[in-house]
Amino acid sequence: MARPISKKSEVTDAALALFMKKGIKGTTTRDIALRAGIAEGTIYRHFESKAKLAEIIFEQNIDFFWKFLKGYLKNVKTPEEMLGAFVHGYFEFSRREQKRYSYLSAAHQTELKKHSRDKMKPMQMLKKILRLGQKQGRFRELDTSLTGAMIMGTIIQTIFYLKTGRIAVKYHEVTEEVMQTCLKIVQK
Amino acid sequence: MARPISKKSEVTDAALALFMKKGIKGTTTRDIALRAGIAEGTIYRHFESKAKLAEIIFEQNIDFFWKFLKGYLKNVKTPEEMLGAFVHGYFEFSRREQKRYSYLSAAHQTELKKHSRDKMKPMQMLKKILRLGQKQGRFRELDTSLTGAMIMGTIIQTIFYLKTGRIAVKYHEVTEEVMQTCLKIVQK
Amino acid sequence: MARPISKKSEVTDAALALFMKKGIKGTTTRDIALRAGIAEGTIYRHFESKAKLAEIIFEQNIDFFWKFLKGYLKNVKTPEEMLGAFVHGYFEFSRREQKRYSYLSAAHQTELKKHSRDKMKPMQMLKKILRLGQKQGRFRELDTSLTGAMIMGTIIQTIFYLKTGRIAVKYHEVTEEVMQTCLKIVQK
Amino acid sequence: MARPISKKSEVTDAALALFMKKGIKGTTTRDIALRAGIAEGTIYRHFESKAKLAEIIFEQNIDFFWKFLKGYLKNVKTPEEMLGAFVHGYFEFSRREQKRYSYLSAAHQTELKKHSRDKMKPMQMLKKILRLGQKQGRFRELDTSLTGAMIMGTIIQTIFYLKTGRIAVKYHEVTEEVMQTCLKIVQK
DNA sequence: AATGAATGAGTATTCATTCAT
DNA sequence: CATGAATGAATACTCATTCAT
Repeated sequence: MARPISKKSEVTDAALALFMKKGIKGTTTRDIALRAGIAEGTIYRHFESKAKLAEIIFEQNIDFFWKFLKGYLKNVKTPEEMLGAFVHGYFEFSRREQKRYSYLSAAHQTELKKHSRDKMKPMQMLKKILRLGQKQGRFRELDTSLTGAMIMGTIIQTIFYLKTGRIAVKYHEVTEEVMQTCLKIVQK
Repeated sequence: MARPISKKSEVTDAALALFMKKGIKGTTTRDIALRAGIAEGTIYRHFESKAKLAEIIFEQNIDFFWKFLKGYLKNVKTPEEMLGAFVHGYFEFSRREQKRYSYLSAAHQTELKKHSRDKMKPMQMLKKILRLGQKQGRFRELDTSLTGAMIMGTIIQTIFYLKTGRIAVKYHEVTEEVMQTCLKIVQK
Repeated sequence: MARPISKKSEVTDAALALFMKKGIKGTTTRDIALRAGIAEGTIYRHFESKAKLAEIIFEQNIDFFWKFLKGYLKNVKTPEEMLGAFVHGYFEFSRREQKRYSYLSAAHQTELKKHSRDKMKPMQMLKKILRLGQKQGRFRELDTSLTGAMIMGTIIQTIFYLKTGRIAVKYHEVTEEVMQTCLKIVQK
Repeated sequence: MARPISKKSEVTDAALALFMKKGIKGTTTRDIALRAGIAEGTIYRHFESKAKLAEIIFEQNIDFFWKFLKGYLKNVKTPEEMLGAFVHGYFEFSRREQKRYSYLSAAHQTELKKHSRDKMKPMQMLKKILRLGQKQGRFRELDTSLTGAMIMGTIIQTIFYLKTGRIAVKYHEVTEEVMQTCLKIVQK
């Protein structure tokens, strides 16, 4: 591995950790510099502003998430299995990468400019699955954005309630139940 | 009734409008005073802090929302009809009271202290409907928090995508579709 | 007792209690009004400003202190006895009227305008005693302001250290010791 | 030595001058910045709060005072001479470093947190002298805190009256008189 | 006399960004 | 590339005083 020639990655590493923990607005450039072991001014050598830095980190994480999900879809064939794997992967990500997940969902909801949100790759992946299912005649013909929204909502909100401790059902049963629900949504 | 002798309502009106547009953190006390046509100090005669003001406005609006929803549930009998009316009311509120709705959902997700969130009356109303349906043997026996979360997610996320213009389906068809989905979620 | 025709005394009572506890700068007009059970504006019916109010209260308390001290001087004859009674009275006042004492000393040192300080009656009483002792040929001939300052300093500082718990000697022994010291200061 | 690269000393210089003149509470951060010719924010690069700044300045000055006093004790041997030098040094400091002195005494009495007050080095120096005198059998056996308090009171109060122009005796005679008094306090 | 809502100048503190070294 | 001291506008909040009722 090459020696770090610049301190760019120190900045993103520190910023990610802090954005995850305290949110974007809650993190100061001073925090970032301190954690990265660099001077505040150095941040501006590599990123034009804190907002831009947050955006870039968001995109890196979406990418990470996307690859994580893709791993779950590798060994499945039918659209139904794919949808199941999508749900499973989503839940697993929220559990195993808690900080990344909470950063992504918080950033997605409020902290980033609109144009970043549209890069939300998992939604695109979901739509692809839906279109495939429709093409194979196994899923209902319905606007994929609408179906996708309903599925995403079901997943995300359940995770939110799960995380805030308001659901008294075992994790695996919840996942199973959400999968069934998502299948019902798409099936004829 | 005499003319309002205090400027309390000027404060809440201005604050509501601004919180809706720019979020709570994004709104300054100076903004509020300017818009209300009063001095900054006057805010503090009526509310002990900006956070408290936001909380009070949140509760007022939740209340408003709740009454709005109740209106939709008046003339229905069966749990299935009630669930349909709930979905319908939710969508109508999001359409007719756009700013209130976006304030409520933003505040709910991120900006308010936890204890305020739990006052989210619509979720309680939904759970009531679910329990009634279960009691009458018409809905599946499943943890109401889990079912509630899935239903809320379906509704909220669809509205979110609808509002951001990403669903190319007519409003009425969307509503109808979400209703059907919610019924599927609860039915045996 | 006559009905209170105005709320002037409510104001002074409340203000005294608060100034004692939190100092003048630390007490707000709102505090005073709240405690007095009146409106903030009412204070300004009776006193032209908070500073003036503090000054008036200071004078009332000096007067109270002065009468307290006079009580101790009633039954003594010789200048030596008078000086002893003065010291004794001072210590007793600081112990029995703790809040008044701390208000008077704090106000005297820093919070009041110069011209108020000169009304410090106990110093005048002390000088009278010193002049009497000189006249009777029992005390040294020395500027009474200087002797007075030294005596007052001995008393006040000892009380200060006593109050802050830094003297590990019994109260009565301290008093006795200070009396002896004061006598040494004036004796030939 | 290189020119000062930071504005830290500008801040302390300005703050000291202002605290002396108007007290700590009476001095605003704006005043300090204005006088130092810097931005308000700059204060906070060097000091975490105004209170901390005041504390640090207090300690610097106590230190300065302490070294000043030590200079007076250099060439004396007996405890009596040391006590005399202590009094002399105290008076000289109050005369030659008027602003420092008034800041120290004001801060000591009321404006600083308790734990800062205990760093009052001169009192410790005085107690040392007293203990030495007792050890050599030349001073009375009496609690050094009590004796110290009486001596300090005698000195401080006399200076206070001297400064406010209420003593019509020449400076040197006052010093001499206070020295004699302090000796009387400690002698058997 | 009494009220109390309104004022507005003032407070300490924060923080993203700049720039001379 | 890197630094970090300096900036200055912005922040939420305070409070003695005024004045219409």
